[in-house]
Amino acid sequence: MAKNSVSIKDVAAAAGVSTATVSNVFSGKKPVKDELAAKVRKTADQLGYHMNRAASTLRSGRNQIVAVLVPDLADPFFTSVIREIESQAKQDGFEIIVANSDNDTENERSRLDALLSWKPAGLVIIPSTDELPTRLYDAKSDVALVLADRVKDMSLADSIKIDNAGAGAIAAKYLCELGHRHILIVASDESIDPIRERVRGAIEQVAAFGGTADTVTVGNRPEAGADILSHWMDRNARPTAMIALTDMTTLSVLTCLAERRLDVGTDISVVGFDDYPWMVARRTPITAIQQPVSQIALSIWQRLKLRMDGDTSAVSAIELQCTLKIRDSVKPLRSLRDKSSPSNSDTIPIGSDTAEPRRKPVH
Amino acid sequence: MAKNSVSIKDVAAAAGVSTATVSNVFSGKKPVKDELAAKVRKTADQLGYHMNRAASTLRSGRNQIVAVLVPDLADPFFTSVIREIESQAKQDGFEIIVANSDNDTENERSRLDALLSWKPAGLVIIPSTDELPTRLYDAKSDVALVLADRVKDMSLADSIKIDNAGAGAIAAKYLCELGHRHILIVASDESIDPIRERVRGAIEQVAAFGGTADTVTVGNRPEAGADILSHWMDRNARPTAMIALTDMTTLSVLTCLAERRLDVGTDISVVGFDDYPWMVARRTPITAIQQPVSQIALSIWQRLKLRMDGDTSAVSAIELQCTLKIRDSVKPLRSLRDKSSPSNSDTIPIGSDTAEPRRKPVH
DNA sequence: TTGTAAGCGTTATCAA
DNA sequence: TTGATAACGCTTACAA
Repeated sequence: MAKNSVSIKDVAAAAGVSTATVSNVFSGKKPVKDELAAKVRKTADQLGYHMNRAASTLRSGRNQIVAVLVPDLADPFFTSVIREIESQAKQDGFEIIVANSDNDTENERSRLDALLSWKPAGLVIIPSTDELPTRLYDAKSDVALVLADRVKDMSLADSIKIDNAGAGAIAAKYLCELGHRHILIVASDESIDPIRERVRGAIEQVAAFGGTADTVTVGNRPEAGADILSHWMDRNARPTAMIALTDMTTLSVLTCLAERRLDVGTDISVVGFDDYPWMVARRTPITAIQQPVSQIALSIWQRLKLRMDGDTSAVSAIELQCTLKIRDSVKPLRSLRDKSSPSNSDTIPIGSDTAEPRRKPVH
Repeated sequence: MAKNSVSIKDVAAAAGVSTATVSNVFSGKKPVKDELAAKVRKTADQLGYHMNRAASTLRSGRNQIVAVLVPDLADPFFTSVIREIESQAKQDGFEIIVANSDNDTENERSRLDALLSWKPAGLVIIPSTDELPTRLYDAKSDVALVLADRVKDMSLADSIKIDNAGAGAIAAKYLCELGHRHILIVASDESIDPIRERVRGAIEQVAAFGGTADTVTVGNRPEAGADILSHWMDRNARPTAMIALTDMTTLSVLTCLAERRLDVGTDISVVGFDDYPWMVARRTPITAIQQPVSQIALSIWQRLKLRMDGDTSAVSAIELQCTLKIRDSVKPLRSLRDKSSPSNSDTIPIGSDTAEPRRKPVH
């Protein structure tokens, strides 16, 4: 039905004005007399005119588009960040285009290339690993760039991240203050700097209390993670508490514990990561380290906007603090059903290795 | 550092060929002799050439971009569909741009306008309500269009949806066969046709077994939904089973039950919707109606691709079947801790209204 | 305040 | 198989 495409020319002709005037009416860059503007708008409406952004972009060299590249679209943390960015962007008249690197460097490189060919005004990248594609360094001069979350080298571009060590520490401190001294730290992938930092923060805090912290790395897939964790538990004495350092590892922990019929809060204390409805949709709601998601997205957008508006000040690195949302999955040590005497082997037999010589009973 | 932008012209000059040849090398539309092509590619690489898609789009009138509009980026069902579409699209050299209508018709209209101005080759819409923006009807002739999930009017464009009535029925049947006759159906929003269908499918099935099914509508926010549901439970006798017809309502149900200290599988049977790791990360993994997400995404993409390739055959409506993933949250009626005698008021007192006159005790 | 006209980087149409 | 050249629809000097 609709004519294949109504151009600015058609509108100009129909309204009896020049194309420049039509352009100015819509862009608002040059003033146009009110009645003329009204007339233009009206005829544009009648003709069903819609701007061709390709042409606009080509001519002006700029684009109301912001590209976002994340490591995993299945991870609700990233999608919640996207969601918030999208809502900010909308308010400022930007469109966002999303791509998924699937936690793969090669993928990341190719997706980035594709994204960049749109000549977006801005680029938000949550890197999949510590190293960034070299292509980024070339592109840097053309695009406003903000790095988020998994940032190691903070010198390339503005970055927004959380205080990862602090995030780990806050959970560990809370547990230690409640008497826990034997804590298992469950990480997703220690090749990622922020995760290493979270682990470090937690371990240091536990050490400061004179406790011991072990670490298990379980990846990003809850089912697989639960197996790995379970395997670890088969051959180690049960800790009194676990800290999951990622939303996905929280699910690994919970799945593992459920499989082993260990009751969260009763048999073992758990601190999770992030904030999702499923953490509350259970008998014992999960105490968790919460990232300030909205604030992260907001900071990303503000920085990006600044750069897109031409700000050329020195690169900034914003670090946001996490908080601990206390719910019900952590209990003071004394109240645990099983006080976790060092030699306790639970319902699961300890492996053939010697019985944990590394633990110094502090409590 | 990087030159502001290397164009096809620069490459042509440096390689000693015409711009047309360079274009053909990259587009592959016209044959180019191998050595020439190699030379062009090499110099392009050296110069750091990357195609300007705006120019390409403008000239060719077509765009390797597919826009996806979903009702809620916070809902993992939609993001998982996006994720799968994205991975399909990538393989075929398409970029995906995502927008979020936030379950709001007005929003949907404006996001659609914005999306359309990119002149995407294809458009995937998961409508937020039963009615589609009129703009869509204008655009229809320009863009390959596929509607998914929440589709009522199947005549406008190709559509992919699940057999919603069947989805409701499969869960109800399973429960009834295990002896349940007093079932609560928890829906998100009955103004959405597919949800109505699911409800209908479930109710009819329960009726066929001579049972009674009540329905509660709890919206999309788990916390709010839990409250609404709890309020309902305050003034009605406890059903022996619940069916949640949405991923989010599953969380509402679980949250409500947890708050009321009702044990899933022991005090009450539950059938959830969709398939997410948190359904398994609990002592009693949730039996759930599963949508064939990958298949949905695949069908969407295949249809879209066909249309983008110029297929003009009649509009098709694909309906996919759900399956029931049996886990542990449903128990045969006899094994329930409390057989749910009609007058049972649980730990929560019944409201001041008369005690449910509408229930006919069947079992 | 409005109009004229020259490109933006590609692709498509010709001709060679 | 390759090259010259004219669009594509818009923005933006510059002129009026």
